[in-house]
Amino acid sequence: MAGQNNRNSFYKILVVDDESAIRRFLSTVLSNDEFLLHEAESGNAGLAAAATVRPDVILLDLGLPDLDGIEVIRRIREWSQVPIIVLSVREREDDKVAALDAGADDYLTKPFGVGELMARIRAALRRSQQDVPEPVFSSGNLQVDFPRRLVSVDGQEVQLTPTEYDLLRLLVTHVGKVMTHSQILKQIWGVAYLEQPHVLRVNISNLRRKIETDPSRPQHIITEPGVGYRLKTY
Amino acid sequence: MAGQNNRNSFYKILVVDDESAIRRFLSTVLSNDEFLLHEAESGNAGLAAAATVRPDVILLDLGLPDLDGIEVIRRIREWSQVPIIVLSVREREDDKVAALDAGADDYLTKPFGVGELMARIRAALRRSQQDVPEPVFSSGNLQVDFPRRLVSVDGQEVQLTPTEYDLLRLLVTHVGKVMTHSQILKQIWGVAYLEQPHVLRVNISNLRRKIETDPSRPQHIITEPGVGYRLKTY
DNA sequence: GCCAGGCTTGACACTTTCTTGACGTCTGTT
DNA sequence: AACAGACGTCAAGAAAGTGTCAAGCCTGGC
Repeated sequence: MAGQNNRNSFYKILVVDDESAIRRFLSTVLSNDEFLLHEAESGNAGLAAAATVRPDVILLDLGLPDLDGIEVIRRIREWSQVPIIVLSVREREDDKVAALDAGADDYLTKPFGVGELMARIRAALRRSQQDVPEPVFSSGNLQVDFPRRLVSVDGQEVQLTPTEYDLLRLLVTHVGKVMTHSQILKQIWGVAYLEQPHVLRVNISNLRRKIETDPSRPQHIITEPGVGYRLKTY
Repeated sequence: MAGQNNRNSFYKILVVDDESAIRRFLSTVLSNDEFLLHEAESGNAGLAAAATVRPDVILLDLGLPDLDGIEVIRRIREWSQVPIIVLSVREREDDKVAALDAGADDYLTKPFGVGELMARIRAALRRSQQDVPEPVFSSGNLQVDFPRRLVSVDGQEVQLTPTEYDLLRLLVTHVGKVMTHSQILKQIWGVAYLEQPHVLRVNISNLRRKIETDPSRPQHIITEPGVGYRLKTY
């Protein structure tokens, strides 16, 4: 449960600290198959990286050479709600209050335990991952709701088999582009089926029967003769 | 900006601590025109208060007479995302990690500065200005009361085993979405059971017998063949 | 140590999905 | 107009997935 990554990808962590020793230390303890580290060694570099990298968490040192850390927090908060965890040697209460009120999410005083840092990172990620908008594909009368794995035509829910859904998802994720027969066969049935283009035709047919208003005149899944199929947008 | 209350009303803070001295201290420092304090002096009283009071923040001591604080966090997290700030004398890193991973948002070691506590409360409130979900789920003739762990069908209380309740809760918390077999197995039985999809089927069957009017025609727990299960809304 | 409830496991019947082959249709070319 | 090649449809058997029952095991409470 703890620290589990449901996203099929790395969480990006941005470390903003001018001491390379700290950056190297964090790099060793945090670089694993869950986190991907980016580094910045000044406030301005950090601000730039926050915008370009779009990290999931920012670890920020307050004592930076160019900008004050508090200022960095404020500037980021002008446009982003990304969790900011302050790592600082300053242990005065005023510093903590100032950083937290400027928009920081958490404040750790150096030296800190690695386990605690990682637990606080996980806590911050858990909170911020709660409300991610759901990507729903829509084209004409066809709707594909990926998180719900729901396909509907004219608002009516349609029941797809696993293979049909995979096939539709493949076309949707490459909407507009032609997917060749071999690309589709490889992705869905595996290389062993490259010589069996028949299964593809059968499944396209079944899929069309379910999502096309008139399967003999496909609106969505267009045949590109001799090449493959293409999902048309509306 | 800092500490400003945009809601035309008090923020409700629930203090769960068995030492009346601490409660009185927090009451003095936090009771002002911004916060309204509620108090509970045991874990069970805290759980009950969390459900009835619906606080905006919970300040939780780990050393409670009846339940372990970690368990209190877990039980609250079963149905609520309310920010939980742990106040504890335990300063071992393991305690912090356990509390944070159980679902706590922050962890302060006693003694702490009042200013820091208030800043961390403000930070937690700032983040959680989202609407709190109802602690009771209702769909058709099915009702799940999370704080009380009570399930009823047609107003009639239904007795579920712990596993069945966990399973139902998982589906309810992801209502509408398809939970794949592996997601469910991982969450409830652990990764070791990924190759044992049979236990899942048996439990789904048992659960259906208890909550479905006609278990052979499920209204709530829908099978998505080859993929998983999904709780339908009405 | 016994009992009750809950969990796991296996057997088996049932349902859905996948694969395969036969055949029909379309399109562009000669 | 006939043909070739590619594409689409249908249906039946095979395979995979799913639901149910019940026996045995484990565990915690008494």
